[in-house]
Amino acid sequence: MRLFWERGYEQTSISDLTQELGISAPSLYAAFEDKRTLFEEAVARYEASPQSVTAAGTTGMSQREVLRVMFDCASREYASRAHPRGCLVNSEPELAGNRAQNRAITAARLREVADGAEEGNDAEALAAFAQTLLVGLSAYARDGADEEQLRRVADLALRVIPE
Amino acid sequence: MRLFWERGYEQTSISDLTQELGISAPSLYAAFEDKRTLFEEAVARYEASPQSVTAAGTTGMSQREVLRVMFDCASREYASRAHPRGCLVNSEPELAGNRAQNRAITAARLREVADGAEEGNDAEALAAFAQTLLVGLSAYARDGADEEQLRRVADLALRVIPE
DNA sequence: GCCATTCTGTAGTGATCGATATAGAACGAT
DNA sequence: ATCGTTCTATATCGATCACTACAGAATGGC
Repeated sequence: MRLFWERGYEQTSISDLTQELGISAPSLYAAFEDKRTLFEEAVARYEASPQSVTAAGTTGMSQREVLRVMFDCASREYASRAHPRGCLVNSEPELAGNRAQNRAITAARLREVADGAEEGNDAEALAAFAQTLLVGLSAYARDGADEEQLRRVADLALRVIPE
Repeated sequence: MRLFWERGYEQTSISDLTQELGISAPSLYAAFEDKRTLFEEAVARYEASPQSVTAAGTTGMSQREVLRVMFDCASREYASRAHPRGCLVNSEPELAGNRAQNRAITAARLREVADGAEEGNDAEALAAFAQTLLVGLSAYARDGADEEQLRRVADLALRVIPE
């Protein structure tokens, strides 16, 4: 997971993986069907990890607070030196499906919120904006931006929901 | 340029290039030093093309109008079917330097504007936000989003400068 | 102790990568 | 017509890619 996260699917070779894991290629192929399957399992593991930025655990919050929590989490995690920079899912070109799903989840979350309150913002559009910004933040972090720099962008982005 | 734009540097092979150009490998190497140099020339050509989104030609505009012009241009160009989706510079991981330069140019442009008017927004932060959004929009377009979808995100993003 | 099973690493598969040595074709000048 | 230059393509380089056949080591049951 860490190697795919760091270098992406195409730039991570079987040789890289076996060397890092300290095993030989046949052992790796005994445990995983092929490179693609291994990658998919790594992505699944990533998405289940706390490093993954989601709208989870935002019950009872306003739309603005949901975005704030997500952007906060992204600013902290994407620049963290405890693991590779940025987001695995938001960096890998082939994971468009995962990104679409995340967008849908965020939209559902924002729609829920709007139901109980005064609302005013199109949940789909807001989710698309949030997802777009997360992808941008992920790339910014990979370019070397630190948590402070990410947070400045996130703070500005929060202005799309006034108050 | 088109192939690098479409697939990125690593995913574009010399074989892809010679096949597309209808020439042989030695002919290509006679014209360009190596793959890396050819790529750099392609990037330079891209950055000089009208498809490249910049703050150029925005004299006399307010900060908000500068962003609006850039986001408008991105929404139109990134989803255009006349060429590959997204932005070459904002898609290629190794072009962080170019992105930093674009950010600096935008910041300078926004600072200029603020000088002559009431201002109120940190030009650096605003430029970082704009650049982050452009990278996100580029990825969104590559994921299949059409001009309309990009424009919805761009319209929302413009709210960071009220009025 | 002995055999069968399971695991491991060595070595190598064909394919493709970026890059090139070399030989022949095309062309202009004399 | 002949030569010298310039261009082209064929064929190949060593390296690396994802992947695997196979042989030997380790392990557990009897």
